[in-house]
Amino acid sequence: MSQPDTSLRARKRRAVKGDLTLAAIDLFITNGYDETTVEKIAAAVGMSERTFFRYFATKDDVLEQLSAYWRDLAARTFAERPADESDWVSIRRCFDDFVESTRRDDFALPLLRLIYATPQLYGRHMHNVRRWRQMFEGVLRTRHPQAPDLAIRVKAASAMACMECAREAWVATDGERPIADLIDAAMSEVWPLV
Amino acid sequence: MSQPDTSLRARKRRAVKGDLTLAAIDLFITNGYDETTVEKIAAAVGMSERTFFRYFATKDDVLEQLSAYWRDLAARTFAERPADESDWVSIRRCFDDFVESTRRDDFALPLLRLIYATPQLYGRHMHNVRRWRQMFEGVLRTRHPQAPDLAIRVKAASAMACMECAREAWVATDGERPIADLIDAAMSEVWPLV
DNA sequence: TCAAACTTGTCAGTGACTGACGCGACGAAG
DNA sequence: CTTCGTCGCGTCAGTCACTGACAAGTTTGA
Repeated sequence: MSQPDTSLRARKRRAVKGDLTLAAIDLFITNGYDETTVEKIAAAVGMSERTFFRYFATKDDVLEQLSAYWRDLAARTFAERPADESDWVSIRRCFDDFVESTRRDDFALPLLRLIYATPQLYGRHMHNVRRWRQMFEGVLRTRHPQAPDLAIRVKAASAMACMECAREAWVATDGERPIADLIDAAMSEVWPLV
Repeated sequence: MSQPDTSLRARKRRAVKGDLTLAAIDLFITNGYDETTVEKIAAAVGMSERTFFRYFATKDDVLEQLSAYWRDLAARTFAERPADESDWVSIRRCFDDFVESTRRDDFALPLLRLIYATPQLYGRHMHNVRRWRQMFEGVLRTRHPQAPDLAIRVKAASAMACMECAREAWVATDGERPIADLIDAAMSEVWPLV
């Protein structure tokens, strides 16, 4: 990620991983998670089941692929925010890339619906949320080297809690209100967005 | 739970479920989660593997047993709080039973440590946290019938986020500071506890 | 051009989980 | 006291997630 490998092998590997990710998500959404066997996912891209596990540690690891992409974008966004901006606003801006993707990718809503309805996927999702939180803890720490640990922890956790509230509300209302509004409203309940 | 069945069969069933729960947690802590097969758990109480799955839907479903117990206590506590008390304080008091248990049960710390180190258990744990959150949303709704949905959602989610921060900090510091202090400190970061 | 490094398929095996079947215990009705 | 129905349990067979080992083919770099 820091040193993008451009060798043929590395590019091919990324391409195959991307293909598997898209195929898996497509099958998850149309057929359900439990009904989608790893063998079917692999067959959808013309590979063997064994090969799938050479790209993903587990069946639900597919979600990590997407989450990591946006998380890296978010981390970069935070680093580029003005230093005198409030933490709360900086964090809010980190969610913009994800918000944008919900407008572009039409699988965002059905995928989230599936995640919230499938215990296994929900567990993996919260694992990813935790990694987002740890990412925020890291960048907040560099901005406030002297702040107490718990204060940083709570700020990052609250932000992710608001994000989750917005996402769940978005799914619960079938995406009627734009998710950006929901995030703003949720975060404003905790601290003002200024 | 609401209508405790006192028939011989029902009591026996609860006893067996409790035995399996304790045996499983004990094995999880001493040998690790992945290393503990369902067969071993069942053997520890002299039953067959098949029978385990007549009491629990999945291997990690064992955690639900504990979580549900404290969640029901918490719901009852909230209902008995004075109506003019602030939501934030009422919620804080709901955590007291769990806090008390961390002092009594010596498996609380190693179990939490294991949960945070085991992806599968963490996923199930967050599923339980979600049910706590939904429980709080329910009781907050009865206290504020007119409040906007998102406000209630955020309040419940923030409370659980603070609880999780406290728990993780407690584990990270090997239980040095009492968890009650950590919960107070975390919740005070968001809203004053008055 | 050749050897090391990497990728993939096949196969066998473990463990979580499910459905079907049969047996024995126990409470209720006669 | 017997008989009938229900329920809890064990056994067995089967699916699926996941892993290790081996063999064959491909890419890379000297």
